[in-house]
Amino acid sequence: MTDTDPSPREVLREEFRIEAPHRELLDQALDKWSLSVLNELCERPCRFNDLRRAIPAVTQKSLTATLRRLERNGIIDRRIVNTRPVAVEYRITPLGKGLRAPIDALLDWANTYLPQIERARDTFDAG
Amino acid sequence: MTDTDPSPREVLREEFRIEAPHRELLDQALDKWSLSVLNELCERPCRFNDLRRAIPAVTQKSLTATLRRLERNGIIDRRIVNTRPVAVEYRITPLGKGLRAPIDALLDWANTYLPQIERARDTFDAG
DNA sequence: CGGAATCCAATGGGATACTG
DNA sequence: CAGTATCCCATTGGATTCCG
Repeated sequence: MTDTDPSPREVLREEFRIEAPHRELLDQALDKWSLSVLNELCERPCRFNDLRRAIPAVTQKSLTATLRRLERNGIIDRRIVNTRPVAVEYRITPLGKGLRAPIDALLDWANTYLPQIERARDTFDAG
Repeated sequence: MTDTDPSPREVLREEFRIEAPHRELLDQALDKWSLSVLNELCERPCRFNDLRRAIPAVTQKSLTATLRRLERNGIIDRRIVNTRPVAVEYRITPLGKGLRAPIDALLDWANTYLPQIERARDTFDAG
């Protein structure tokens, strides 16, 4: 794992640094509720109220916005099931599944270092 | 709590539920400008105006806020160099370096699938 | 059930001006 | 150089109500 190897990311950084479209995409894929939604949908398809129950802190409005955004980016799929009353099922797409590994790496990092970070905060706030 | 044996899926869901402290930490570590800042500081230590030049779109106010937040979490380090006029150098900490791999994985994902995602957006916006 | 519409408060963030 | 301080506007997001 050397830094001398010109990975695609190196090229990306030199040419664009983090370019606006990439930043915008990550903003939408990683925003406040997206991680929780993706986490649920990686487990199983969910209906709207399944997600509300799984993520109690989210409001209906924010959840709707999050789902629309993820759907628009092709990260999740929305399908209407013709039962009565109508059911709507959300599921992760293959494209969205590719996000799982990076997201899990982030969650692992957060989980591992949270205690250390909380100590850093205490130190900072004291000084 | 459950009448039946918890399925592996349910256990998994409990494990991976994103809790508030983790979500807050990721909010702070991955917010609008943090990725760009970390990207720069992974390359080399930077002074305040180095970062402004490297990230032209950021305002001074937002950059200051981003740097304070990262410093408070122990992800970057701020040191005052006693020259005249005073210089301030920011650098990544060992803790912050641990974020590089997950972030790079995200950037690689964004870089790889951005074209596909833009097509998904066009399709969504057309329909 | 799965939203849309509306109102409103809080926040974020840009622009500008000033400072040790 | 490395910020602070202020003003102000746009967006975010919570709460509520209504609908097919």
